[in-house]
Amino acid sequence: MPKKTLSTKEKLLAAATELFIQKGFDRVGVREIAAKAGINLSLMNYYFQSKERLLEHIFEKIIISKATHLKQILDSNISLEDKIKKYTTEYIDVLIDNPLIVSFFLAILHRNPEKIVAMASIRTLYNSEVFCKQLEDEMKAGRIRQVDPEQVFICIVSLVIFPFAIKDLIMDRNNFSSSEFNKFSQQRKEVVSQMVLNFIGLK
Amino acid sequence: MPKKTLSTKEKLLAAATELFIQKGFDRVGVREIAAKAGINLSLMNYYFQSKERLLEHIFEKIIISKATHLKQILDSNISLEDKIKKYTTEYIDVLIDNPLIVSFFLAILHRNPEKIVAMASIRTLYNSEVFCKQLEDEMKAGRIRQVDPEQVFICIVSLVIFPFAIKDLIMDRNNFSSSEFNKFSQQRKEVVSQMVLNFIGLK
DNA sequence: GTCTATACGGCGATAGAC
DNA sequence: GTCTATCGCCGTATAGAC
Repeated sequence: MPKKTLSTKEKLLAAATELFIQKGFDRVGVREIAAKAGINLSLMNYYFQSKERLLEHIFEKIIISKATHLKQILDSNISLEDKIKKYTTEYIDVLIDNPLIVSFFLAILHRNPEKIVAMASIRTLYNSEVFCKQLEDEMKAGRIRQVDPEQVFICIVSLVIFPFAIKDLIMDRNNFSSSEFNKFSQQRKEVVSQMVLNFIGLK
Repeated sequence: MPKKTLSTKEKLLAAATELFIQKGFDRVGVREIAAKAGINLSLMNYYFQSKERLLEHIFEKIIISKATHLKQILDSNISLEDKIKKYTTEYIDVLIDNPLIVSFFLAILHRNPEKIVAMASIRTLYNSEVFCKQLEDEMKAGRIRQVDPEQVFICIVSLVIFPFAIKDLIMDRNNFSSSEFNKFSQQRKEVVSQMVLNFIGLK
């Protein structure tokens, strides 16, 4: 039975999330968040201990909801080719729908690398053990080229994530509108999977 | 005839550059810079208008010196294969030697995306007209696969740059020391060029 | 437990004297 | 060009009302 009116905590989270998305972590102040949520400034420190913890809370919530699914693909029991295609495709979809994620991720990573490294949700997302083992098995069976699994994994996430980090640059260079950038991202699904599959010797 | 004693401005730049490299953009304060340079705080605002402008000044100086060389490779009159190999190799070398570049790039990108887009040095670095034209010529001549030149260029920079952005994550996952990460980056030279060359159908 | 009012210390930036 | 003094904002902490 959902409440009709948002609790103070919910209002706070909603306002902070929206502002962080709109302006980025550094460009929104705590007083601005409180004002938008229509609450007293101190309540931010009552419910969360600090602005940074508030951000982490929001970040983890978003990451966890998306990361779980992506991780399942990586750990699933499907062919390497299908896995790479599915992973890149759905990862790109996630980033198209949540432009906030990349900016958040890089901002926190830059400001406080130890924190990102320690975050459970990130460790989960970037744990590619099953995927690496699968690559090694395929190599032993001679079905793919000899490659460093870690390098391959880094290549995939680089190809998927980085274009979203430089979205503004890409849009400016090509005179893309937002929807044109999304189209460009859609086309990347094919580009990225092909590039990775070619490299390991599939297709 | 070089001066033996540094001018105030030079002391300021030297101190700021060093701190900036050591600690990253967000983690150095203006009072710390002034103290290290042995000058009064206000002189920072006298010579540069703000901390951000000071850091931009330093960033542009480093970027321009490196970007010019990378841009020359991209615009040079050598074979596509050699060009891709040389560009990725030397780009990775630049980032190994100047971790500051990626850190600053990401900091500004998050804080002020319009600024990155407006920076002349960045615009120069990311202008790939000659390279794109060369790709198109090779396609017309049937020597490489049909590909979107913009996609290829974005792939190259993603594969080269992003691993440096997530350096801490990579080091943590693999228990890399700093020198092991550099070795990993050295190996990426071959990985990245192979991956791109395979994709466009060379080699 | 929930909320208000207010204060603290640090930051980047600036006005104005010399 | 250089310095002192100070401003306004920020994130945070706390005393105390309901």
